[in-house]
Amino acid sequence: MSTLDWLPSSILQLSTQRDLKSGEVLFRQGDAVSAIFEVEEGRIRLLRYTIDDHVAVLHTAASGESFAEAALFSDTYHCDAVASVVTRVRAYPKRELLETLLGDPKLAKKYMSVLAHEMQTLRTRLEQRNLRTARDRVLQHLLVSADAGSGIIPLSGTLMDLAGEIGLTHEALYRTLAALESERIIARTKDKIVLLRGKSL
Amino acid sequence: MSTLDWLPSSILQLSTQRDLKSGEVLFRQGDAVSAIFEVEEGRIRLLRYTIDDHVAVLHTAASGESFAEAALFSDTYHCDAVASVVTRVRAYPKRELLETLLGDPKLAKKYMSVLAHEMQTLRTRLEQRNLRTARDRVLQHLLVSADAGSGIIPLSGTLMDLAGEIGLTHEALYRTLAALESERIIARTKDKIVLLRGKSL
DNA sequence: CGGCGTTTTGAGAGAGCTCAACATCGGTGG
DNA sequence: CCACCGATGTTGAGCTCTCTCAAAACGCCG
Repeated sequence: MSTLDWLPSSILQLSTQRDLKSGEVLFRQGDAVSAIFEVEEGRIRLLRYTIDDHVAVLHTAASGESFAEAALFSDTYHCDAVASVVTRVRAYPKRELLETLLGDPKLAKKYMSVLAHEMQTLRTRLEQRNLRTARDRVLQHLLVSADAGSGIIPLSGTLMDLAGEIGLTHEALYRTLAALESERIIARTKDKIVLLRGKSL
Repeated sequence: MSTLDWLPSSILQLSTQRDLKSGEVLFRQGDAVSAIFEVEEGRIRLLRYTIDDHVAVLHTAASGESFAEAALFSDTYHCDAVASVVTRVRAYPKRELLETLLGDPKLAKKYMSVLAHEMQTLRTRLEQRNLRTARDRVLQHLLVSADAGSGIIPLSGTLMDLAGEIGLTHEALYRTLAALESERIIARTKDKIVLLRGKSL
């Protein structure tokens, strides 16, 4: 369900929940790091105040995503974390988590693996953004996400969410999917997309 | 100089160089993982063959970047690695590297820290791509990259490289920088850009 | 049944991409 | 020392594509 649920129960039991209203601040740049977090429900934005008090959004963490991992290795947070909607987060205490991770090589390896895979995913998504046209981006996403055997891409959220993930407006995504369907390159059902084979894209 | 140069000399000494011609393959999907790599000079593309033998570029690693970190935790490579120009890579043997990292909690912590920071950077770059206009993207990059005190952004590579990093054509970047300069929002020299303060962007 | 979010299609406009020409700079070899 | 050459830097003009704004059908849930 989440990126940290493989942690030993000793740590899971030390984690706590916190509810935030829309606009409420979870931590501020410069605060001492007490915990790292995971979004259970809602959305957290990481903001940095730059020269002349301009605000830059560094990251938006959605449900199921952990964030502020780098804070595990820092004394203070380097950005603000603000809920942009009603949000529930789970907090994992820094000191205990770090001790647990470093005290057990198996866990250390697991965490490195999780981080490395997340990096891989991010790099792939970034590379995807280099594709200019909606068609290329959608196809790239479908090709990479498709089950190798069946060509099925299950739809976890809504198409609007998917549009955001791949950096398109929902209108552009709908239009592109409609075009691909009419060209018999994909088939669609309510909860999945199927890549049809034997097509020269 | 690189992302892995903090490793103990015992590992650095076990690393080897390999030169590749343009188009030469470093490893293939399914190969047993023997090492992870760092680009010393050139460019490596990570490719995956998807349904119907379509090629998807998962990542492009440039000089100074390490790649295939996730392979440390896998038995086989999950994509192909191909040099897209004449390239020199440094290979770090998997087994020894993993043993060293897991055998010393300090090193484990360091590596986790490196991975977490890389994630942070990637997330920020991804968020940056959500900005539509060239102006917003350039300003976001400058604001985040600027030294907090002086507002100076040193230019490490060429402007063409920078254009690629932030997802613009070099023409669009040149035009945007010229506009920002004529508006007295930035000042430029050969090797740096300075953000001028007191401007409402 | 009513309301809200998702899905869908339409039309227009803006912004970056593409192609093109040219300037600039550093290195190379005659 | 200078001509040449490739890569970087710069500017111009047209075109294509997505974004934006709008409207409407659809489906789910209370």
